[in-house]
Amino acid sequence: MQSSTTEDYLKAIFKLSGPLKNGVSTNAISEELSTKASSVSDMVKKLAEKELVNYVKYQGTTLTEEGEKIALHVIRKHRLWEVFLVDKLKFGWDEIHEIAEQLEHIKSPKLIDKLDEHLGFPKSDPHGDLIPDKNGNFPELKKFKLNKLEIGEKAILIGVSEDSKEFLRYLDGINLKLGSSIEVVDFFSFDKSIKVKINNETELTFSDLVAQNLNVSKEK
Amino acid sequence: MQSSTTEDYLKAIFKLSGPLKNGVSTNAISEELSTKASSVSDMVKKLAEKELVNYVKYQGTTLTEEGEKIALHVIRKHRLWEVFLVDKLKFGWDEIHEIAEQLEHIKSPKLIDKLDEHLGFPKSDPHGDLIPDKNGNFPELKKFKLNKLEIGEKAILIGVSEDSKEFLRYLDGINLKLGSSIEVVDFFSFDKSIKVKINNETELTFSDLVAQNLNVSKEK
DNA sequence: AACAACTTTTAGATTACCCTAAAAATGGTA
DNA sequence: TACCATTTTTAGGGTAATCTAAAAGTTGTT
Repeated sequence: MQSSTTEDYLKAIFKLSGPLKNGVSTNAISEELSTKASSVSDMVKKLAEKELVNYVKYQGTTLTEEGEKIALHVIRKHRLWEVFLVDKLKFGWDEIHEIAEQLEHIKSPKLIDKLDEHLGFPKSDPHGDLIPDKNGNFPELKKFKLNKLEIGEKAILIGVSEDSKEFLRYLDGINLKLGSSIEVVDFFSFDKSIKVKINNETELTFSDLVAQNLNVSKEK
Repeated sequence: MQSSTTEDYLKAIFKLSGPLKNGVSTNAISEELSTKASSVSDMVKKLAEKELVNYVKYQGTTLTEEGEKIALHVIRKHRLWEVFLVDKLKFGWDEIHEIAEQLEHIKSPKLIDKLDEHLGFPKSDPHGDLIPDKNGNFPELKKFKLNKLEIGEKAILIGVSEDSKEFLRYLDGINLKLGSSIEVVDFFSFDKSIKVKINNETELTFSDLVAQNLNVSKEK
């Protein structure tokens, strides 16, 4: 059985390697986990011994099949607990991350299946991210960054890439929720900021950074 | 913030010191936690430095007020999670202990209050043990060991003292559940075994050891 | 191709917890 | 009261994960 630390490393590497499974640098991992690069060097060496990652000195780290399986399982647990916290315990979606960060390490396969059932087999978490199934497969769905849309296009908010408290509070402040509609009204190329209309009512302008972190879907 | 290990030690000491707050021996703790006495010696010394226990070499350990507060809080969390596992996730009461053992260490005061509310502010856990409130106080209730009843008396099962899987499976096997009625039919002083009638139907005989571990209440 | 800037690894410690083996204290009994 | 069995503590290590500081490797720029 893995330690929580091992699970955290695998999850971080999964997240950082992205859909193309790029090799991940030591520094990137250390930043993601708020540790020092030297600690990461040590640790990935140990993970490599356990055959959870492929590691070549100075050349980055990728997950092995086994490592990815574990990472996806941890992500599944994290996202199911987030659904529980919001749907059942009525937490705001800006408060759940740290708690799910702990709950995801609870060891009991039966627990997570029963939780899944109790929640009605949800497909996505409160941030709109898809929940891997038992075997580590994602259901598919075309997801765009808001800044990839054209002027005049309309979409629905299905999630965010950044989940700092700050950012989520900002979204709350402008009353932007999951399922809100967003129409691209104008685009200013000098700073890549983008003018939008929310729920057919409020017009406002997002910086490129904000637009990059809003995940939308063109179809409901 | 306490480590899980610290919380486990405080919980063990609380359990072992009993209602009279007796000093607890190093050996007793080591047995309860499945560690060696030498580890316990080390650890209680550290807990004493943090003023969570009173420890005098060779003379046993008791909880300080602060230590007891933490222990009661952990017990509260453990028991609330047990209610969740049985009521909401439909676990059998013989499978929940190990899972609750992990869940009790999740850190988030808000979580446990919301869970309490979600569960409808239960007074006792699935073993019939009372759940301390936020401030660490127990609601009161007269609870007896089954072997303290007289012939002819009738009572209701409200909990068990022993929660090994084995014991709980045995109870399942004879269809004895929380809330079942138990009538004392006869008592055999030569081995202290006790003949009972369960739910006004089945008659069977309990050894003294079993009877000692069944907690009953005379009133519903 | 050489160097500066950056990244990564190694070396050596630290912390929290656990262990075994041996020494010290306690307490019941002859 | 003196001894023996038992309990408890100390001494000396071990492991997993972390850190700082220094050495080694890589890369972009000229």
